[in-house]
Amino acid sequence: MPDVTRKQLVGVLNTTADLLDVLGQEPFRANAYRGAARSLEATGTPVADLVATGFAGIPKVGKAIAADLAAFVTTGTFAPLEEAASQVAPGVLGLFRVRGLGPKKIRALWDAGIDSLEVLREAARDGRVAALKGFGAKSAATILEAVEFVLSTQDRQHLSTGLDVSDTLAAWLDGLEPRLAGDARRGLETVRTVRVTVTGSAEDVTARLAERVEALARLDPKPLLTGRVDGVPVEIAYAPAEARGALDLMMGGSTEYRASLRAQAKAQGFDLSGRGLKRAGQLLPTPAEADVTRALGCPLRPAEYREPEHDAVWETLPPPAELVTVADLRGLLHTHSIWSDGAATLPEMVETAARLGRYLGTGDHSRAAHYANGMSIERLRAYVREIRELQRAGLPLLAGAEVDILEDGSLDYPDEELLSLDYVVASVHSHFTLDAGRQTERLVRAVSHPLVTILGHPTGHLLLRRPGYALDLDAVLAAASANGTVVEINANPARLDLDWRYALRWRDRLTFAINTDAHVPAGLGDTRYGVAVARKAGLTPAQVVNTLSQEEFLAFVRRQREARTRG
DNA sequence: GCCGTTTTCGGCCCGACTGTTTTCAGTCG
Repeated sequence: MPDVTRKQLVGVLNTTADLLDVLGQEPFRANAYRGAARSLEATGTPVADLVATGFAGIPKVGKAIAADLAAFVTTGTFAPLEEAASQVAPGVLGLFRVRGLGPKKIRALWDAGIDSLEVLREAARDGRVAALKGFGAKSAATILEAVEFVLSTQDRQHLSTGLDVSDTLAAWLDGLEPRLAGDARRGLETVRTVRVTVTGSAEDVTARLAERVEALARLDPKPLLTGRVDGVPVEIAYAPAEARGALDLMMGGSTEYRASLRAQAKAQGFDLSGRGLKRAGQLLPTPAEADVTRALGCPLRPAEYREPEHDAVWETLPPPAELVTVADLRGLLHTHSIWSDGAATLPEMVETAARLGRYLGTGDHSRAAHYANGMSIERLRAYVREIRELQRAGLPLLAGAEVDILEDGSLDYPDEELLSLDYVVASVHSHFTLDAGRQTERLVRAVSHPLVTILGHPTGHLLLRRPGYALDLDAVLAAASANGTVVEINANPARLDLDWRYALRWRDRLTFAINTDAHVPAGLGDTRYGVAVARKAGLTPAQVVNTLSQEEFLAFVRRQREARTRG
């Protein structure tokens, strides 16, 4: 099996753990697989090197797991997973995606014959779930809501997965000028089908992909091949060089934007499709996207601005060349280390950031976050002391913390402790189920706190898994605006929170921070996804606080605090 | 299954919350 990624190793380990949990025979063995997965997530070592060294030095990967993983890399089969999977109905694994369901509940459902998401939805509706021992009417209602959410997002992937698969395809299609298309090109937070366009013929594509893409099939007469890569649906569209612009435009818009372009073309006597731009059956040369729009006499919308939400505003937004890029970011704020629930030491995290040419802003958890090894006041002081020592040694590093917003909107550390930090990220990690009124009040109070620099992951949503907490987000953003509080665009591909739609609406009234929330050194590379959100919102470097140098950012925090004490 | 010894066996993160119970199990972060 060629090109096994670390992500796939992590995937089979976690799936094995889930299955063992449902089987319920060896809970600690399940935890062992999960621990091994965590270690592999944290390492930066390439898979080939891991196999070559027998996974030496990777914590929690012992002899047995190392041997099974090595076999997986060569054969594509992970023996413990196969064995566990043979004992469980195939749809049961999907139930793990439903919030509120863990191994025990899933086991109970499965024993009752509820063994897939679709069956669960029916059973939650018709009262079968509520009648089960350990469940009730309230559980059934919660489960129904959660399972409907999961089913509604079932055919989508995170942007990170979409970009990974796109990159893989593009590498395989080398020589045919492969270009990113579809949702991933536009930087949408989730991606349905991974799309790539090329210059060439169906035969050119088939020659390169036949051995690599599962279920590769031509979709004649459309200039399109479909298939799957790592289980993700893909489409490869091809055109000769003279029609490539029309193809890129048709494959790179939202449904609505494509439809509007085709309607415009039709109104002017053209026929626009992936096959090219035609008039009276005659193909007009359109080697680039702009050739199409020029012929139609309309401006070319940048890919970032092709959603319906941009219709009314896109012409007032900055051109793509002025939008923030990954290269503009000079600091990586809101990161975690072994002081709380991160996997690496502060020096290791700083070193990785420095290798990326950036300073590191720490953001370990506060005391209320027990589950995440949150820091007591004593440990917070020791943490700040270590950071000050590292700073004296010349490391590019700032002292921050991710401080819990408590139920009443107050912060988890007293002001005198917050003042010992260079900056403060305030986030919600508990009491997700307050009613919208109380939740809004809570967050308004938090962003109005004189020592809060940044509001972390404002809605708490997890893409494809759970919606954010009930909240009047506009009211919270208004309070952030009034208090000069920075709003985070959390770049973790499972979060991408603040949503770009809100960032777009509030772009002129807020300052943003594109933060990785990295828990491992490799996570510091997630900026790419947050930048995609920022670009869809039309943000320039001047609107993103971590494009500032370390000194400039400290000055920003000082000004922010001074302005509040004056006000 | 892994780890670290009290060196080959016993322990493996835990407090808050929720909905179900009738005193607590299961899930989450």
